[in-house]
Amino acid sequence: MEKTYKIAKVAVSSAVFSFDKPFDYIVEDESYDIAVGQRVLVPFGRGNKPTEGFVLSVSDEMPSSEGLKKILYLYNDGVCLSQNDISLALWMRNKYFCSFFECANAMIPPGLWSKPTGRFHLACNSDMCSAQKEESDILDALRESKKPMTIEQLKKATQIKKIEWHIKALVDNGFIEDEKVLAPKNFQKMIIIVSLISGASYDQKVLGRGEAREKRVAILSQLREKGPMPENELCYQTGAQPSIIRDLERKGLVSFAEQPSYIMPEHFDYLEKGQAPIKLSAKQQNIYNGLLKMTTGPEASCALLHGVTGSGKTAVYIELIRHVLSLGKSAMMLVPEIALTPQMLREFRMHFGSSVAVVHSNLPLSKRYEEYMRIKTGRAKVIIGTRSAVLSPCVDLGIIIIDEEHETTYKSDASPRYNAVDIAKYRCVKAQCLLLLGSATPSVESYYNALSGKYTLFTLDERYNEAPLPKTVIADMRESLKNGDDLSISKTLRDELQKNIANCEQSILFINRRGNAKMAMCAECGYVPQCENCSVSLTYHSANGRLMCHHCGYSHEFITKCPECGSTHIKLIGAGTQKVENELSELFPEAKVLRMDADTTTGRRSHEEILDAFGNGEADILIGTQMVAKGLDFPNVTLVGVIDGDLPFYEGSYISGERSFSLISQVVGRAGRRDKPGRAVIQTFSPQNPVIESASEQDYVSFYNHEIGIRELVKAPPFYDIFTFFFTSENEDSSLQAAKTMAAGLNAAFEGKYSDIKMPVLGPSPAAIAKINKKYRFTVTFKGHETKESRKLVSDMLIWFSSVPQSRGITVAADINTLNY
DNA sequence: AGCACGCCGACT
DNA sequence: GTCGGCGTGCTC
Repeated sequence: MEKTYKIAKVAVSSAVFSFDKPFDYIVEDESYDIAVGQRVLVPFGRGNKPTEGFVLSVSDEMPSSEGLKKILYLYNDGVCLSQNDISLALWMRNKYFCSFFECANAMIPPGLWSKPTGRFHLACNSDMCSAQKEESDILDALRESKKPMTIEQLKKATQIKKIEWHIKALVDNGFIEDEKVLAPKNFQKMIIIVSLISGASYDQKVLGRGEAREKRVAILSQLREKGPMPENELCYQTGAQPSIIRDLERKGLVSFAEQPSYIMPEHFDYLEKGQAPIKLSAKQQNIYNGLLKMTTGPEASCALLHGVTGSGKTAVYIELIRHVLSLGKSAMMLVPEIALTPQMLREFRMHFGSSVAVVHSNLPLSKRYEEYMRIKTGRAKVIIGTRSAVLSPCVDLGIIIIDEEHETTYKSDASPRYNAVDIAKYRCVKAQCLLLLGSATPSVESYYNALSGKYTLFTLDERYNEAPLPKTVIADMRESLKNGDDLSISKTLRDELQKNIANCEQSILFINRRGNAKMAMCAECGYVPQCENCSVSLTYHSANGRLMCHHCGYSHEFITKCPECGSTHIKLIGAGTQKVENELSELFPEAKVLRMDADTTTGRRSHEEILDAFGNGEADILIGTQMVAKGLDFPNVTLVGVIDGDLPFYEGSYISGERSFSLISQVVGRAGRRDKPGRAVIQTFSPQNPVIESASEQDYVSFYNHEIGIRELVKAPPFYDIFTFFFTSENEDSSLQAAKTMAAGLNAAFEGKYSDIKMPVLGPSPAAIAKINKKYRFTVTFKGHETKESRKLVSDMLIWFSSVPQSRGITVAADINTLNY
């Protein structure tokens, strides 16, 4: 009878977009339980390099397997893709111009792939080898080392050139073997579950006497009351040592069982649970009711909750999630950055106990694995996390909430270049559930969608505690300049600070990151030290006293002499926190000042410690960057100052007005919570700028009305999508030539097959940062509408480009509405 | 993207 | 005569 084979189609990690397709492999007998979505290791390419892959499909028995390779290894650790994950990854691949593997790999916890070590050892018949000198030299080297060796080690030991060829011959003849040992990483911690053995009879003697007796009784009654529980939890609850529990096991009163740690909830489950529902205000209740109707609809829907800071959006989120959980479904809640999570997490755990899972990239690998498993197995039903959490394998989704929806951190700037908001929409459509976007300063696109009826708009326009919005003054810095005043702190702000100090109230001064960066500059000739690898100025870090590059690891000791003109007059420039701090100490020598920026975090006190200290009233004034703008709530802060209201955020990008508005109005909103009215001072050189003006009044609608006109004028979202091709190479000219080739190709496509979506091609132009890590970066862009056809165009262009000679040695990527380049 | 194969120039 | 340079085409 003829032998038959199963064939698996595999998406491999080494494929790039232009040749990404399923590759066929033979499934060997020992892998016969292989399933779609599983992770495998396959030989790939001429060198048969062991390569990671995902199984896309498994065929029925096939009579022939001509020319196919065999699967090397099947990962059987429970981390795999579901059919839905595969569909999502295919959709992402199509939308974000990256390989299937890149998308799929972003859905599983990192660090789980392990490959053969690439080492060789002697086979049992190696003595029988009677080959040429080089090959016996290799065998001798292996005999001597007694351990498997890598190609590099063997090359060093034997000094043979072209050793790869000899090793291949030895492997082919079976005299040496490549080490097949895979060390599958196992993050699965096991915990001991203690159970009471029912009906176990014992006499009182077994319990002993004294303190030990109390502990034993406590253990047994705890188990009787709550059922089986983890050993560490039992110790925690009873104060007993593990040895006492082991002793009870020996005596046959309790039994032990092992379980993966993700199966049992952590102990906070026993501490915090069943927090009563939050009593919503009338306004909140109204919105909650409206949203509730949307969650129960048979169709997917999207709502935008526009609520000013402090209006109590979180309470609405929590109650919606409570409702979704009561239907037996799970909920997802995205936050813009990890720093925000601890406070919110505490609140969510109070309400939802151990069904909360946290997902973000700063967790230890073992923790990420554990949370993944808890989500995948349906044990965790409330998923809170940053961007990547939207790819979690949640079961039976009932709602996705995206808090601070306008934040740019939801867009990935590395492949896969996904936007968590897009993914959330996809998932909500599939699950037929509600997507809730929340923000105090919605993105222009979302608000446009809300006004045009695509989203349902809800507005929470007053603060929960009825605190009035701060009274804002715009300080015209041109006046100070005219008066020859070169201080960063204007007279207006000075006076307000004075008042606050006199009244023992606290103040926050906001400086944006760019203003915070301190560059070294020669006072004689204006020379500024640049990074060797990137086209950026080095910034001074007080923590180590060095000049550092933020894009690569490069750093240089502080220069004391200008390499251009030889002057020793080097000064630090930038209206940075340092400068403001110095000015403050001169103006208000008695005031205590705390500083929070990237510099101080490497020092002794963490962000949280600084914030706690400020919250405890340890300082009068807090100076900081963006970080101070986020989610802080200090009742005694009655004054906020924006030092440099001008410096544009995301300069040159269509998003810059939106970012400025968002940050300034957020900072202004920090002032005057609770019973004390607040004031805000915004310092600017362009007081008539509509963004500044609307931000100072925290008037989102007027900002929007102005900004939407600009977007239409400059052909930016939501009216047009911006398509960008990126080219990077170590060689500046070949990078530019590649970009030129693409621009020409695009023009040709617009003349031919794609003439009906013809648009002007812009570029090539150097990227905003023209060089990063010794690589020169160019872009080519065009504006259009993201449709099936335009995506096909981009895809066609990428595939075509990979075949032209100009693409050699060039890395090319494409993105739509990119935010950082 | 890697990586082996191949067809040319400077050397023991 | 060979080593090793990198251009070129393929990857189940």
